[in-house]
Parts: sequence; C-alpha cells; structure tokens
Amino acid sequence: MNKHHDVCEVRSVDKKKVRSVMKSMLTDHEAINLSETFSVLADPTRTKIIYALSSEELCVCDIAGILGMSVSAISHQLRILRNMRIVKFRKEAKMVYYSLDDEHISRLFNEGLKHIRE
Amino acid sequence: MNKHHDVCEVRSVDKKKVRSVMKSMLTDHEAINLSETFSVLADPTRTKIIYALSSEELCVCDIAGILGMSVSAISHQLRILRNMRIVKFRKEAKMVYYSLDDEHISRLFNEGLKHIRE
DNA sequence: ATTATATTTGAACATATGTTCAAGTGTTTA
DNA sequence: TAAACACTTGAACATATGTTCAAATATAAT
Repeated sequence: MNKHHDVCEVRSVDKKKVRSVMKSMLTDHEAINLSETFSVLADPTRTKIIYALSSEELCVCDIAGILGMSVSAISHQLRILRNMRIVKFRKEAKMVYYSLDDEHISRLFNEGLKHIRE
Repeated sequence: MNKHHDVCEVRSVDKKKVRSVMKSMLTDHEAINLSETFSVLADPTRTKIIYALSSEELCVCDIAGILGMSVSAISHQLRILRNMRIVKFRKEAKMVYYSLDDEHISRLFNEGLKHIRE
C-alpha cells in the first residue's frame, strides 16, 4: 500500500499555474523556519512576557507576579524564549534579570498588536 | 488547598516596576487574540498555502498538488484559514477557488519572511 | 553549617493540533 | 439514472504544547 495514497492521485487542474507556483514555493526548511518564528508569538503567556519586557528589564519573580502565574510556568516559557534568542538574561546575585534580545520579533510583535487593535 | 498555590506566594522584588508594568499590561483578551493571530501562521502547511495564494487564486486540488499533500489535509487547513477570514473562496461548477482575504496577515507574513531571509 | 531565597528542571498530566482514513455532499458528465 | 469528480467533514490517531508539582541547584543571610 502506498503511503502517499491520496497525493499520487491528485491531478492538477491548471498545470501551468501549478508549475509556476511550485517554482517559487517556499522550501520545507523555509516554511518550518517561518512557522517556528510565528510559534514563539502564538501563546498568550509568551506574548504577555514579551510585552512586559518591552518596557522594563524584569526578574523571573516579578514577571510571575505581573502575569499572576507560577514562577515555574514563567521559567519554562523563558527557557523557550531564551533558546529562540528572543530574550537575554543577566545574573545579579540570586536574581536573574531578563530583557528582550531580538528587534525582529519585537517588530513582528508590534505589527500583530497593531493588527488586533485596529 | 489553594489552587493558586504558587501564585500567592510570589512576592515582587520591585513593587514600583511591577505596578507600572501591570498598569499597561495586555488584557487576557488581547493576549489571546494576539496569540491566535500568530497561531494562524505557526504551521508550515498554512504558511505554504498562504504563500501559494499570494501569487495566484487556486483550487483545492491544485494547492494539494503544489504542496504534495492530500486534498483532505489541505481542505482541513483551508477551513481554519476560512474561519479566521484569511482566505475567501469562490465556487465555479464543481471547483472551489481560494484566494487571500486579509492584507493584515499578508503584511505579517511578509514581515516574518523578511525576518527569516535576512 | 543551616536556613531562606531565586530560579531551573524533569516528569506527569491534560489539552490542542495536524494528518489520515472513510464516508458524506453536491455538481457534472456519460 | 449512474458514475465520476471536487471538495468537505467527522472520528481516530499520533504528536506537540503548556502548566503543575516536586525536587534540584545556586547564592545569600543567619
């Protein structure tokens, strides 16, 4: 049995169109990269964290206080943002202070914010 | 037992900062709205569909052909894009032709594309 | 040294998401 | 009318995601 059962049966209706669109189509790599970028902003906790950090450098504890969520939950999300280089951090004694590190994402974020507020 | 076990124990380190950030914080509604907007673009199949439709109006069958995926999978994704008013459609005989319907999302999409290609 | 504080981490859990498969609708062609 | 075609839909399935809880790490204060 062919795994691509359906796929192989698909016949194009307009072969010219299909070929021309296929030529400029995003590569898998680009599409995955792009969607991963948007995924960072696709969670309300993370959008709130990014919004909070856009005005102030903050420690984990204060972010948790501001969002009304557990320190652990915030720390898990910060790890994601750290791995994606969206935020950077600075250690001072026991505390860890986070701030934004990616102006591209900030721009995307603000475009999105504009969109929902219009 | 308090459900918000952790939350209530959080004490702010810098109360002034915390209050000032909280005052301008996104509402839950805004944060959810914003993250849902980004969620639309947070899947590689949908970014490919949007990219394809940015150059041509296409029928379901041809989108499936271009992406090398089943018609059913594409149709499910088109429903999501339809519900979010990202795409519109036009029926012609048996065929259904889809095209983009939201310039805001297109702008976001292009900002993201710029980002990953820089 | 012991205790308290700030944060991180891993496992468990529930929920959300995307694709497949099979069956359905509606339109056209034979 | 029957068969073919283009598409949609619902259920099942596997995978991904976000939060909680408990435990671990690391630094500071007593």
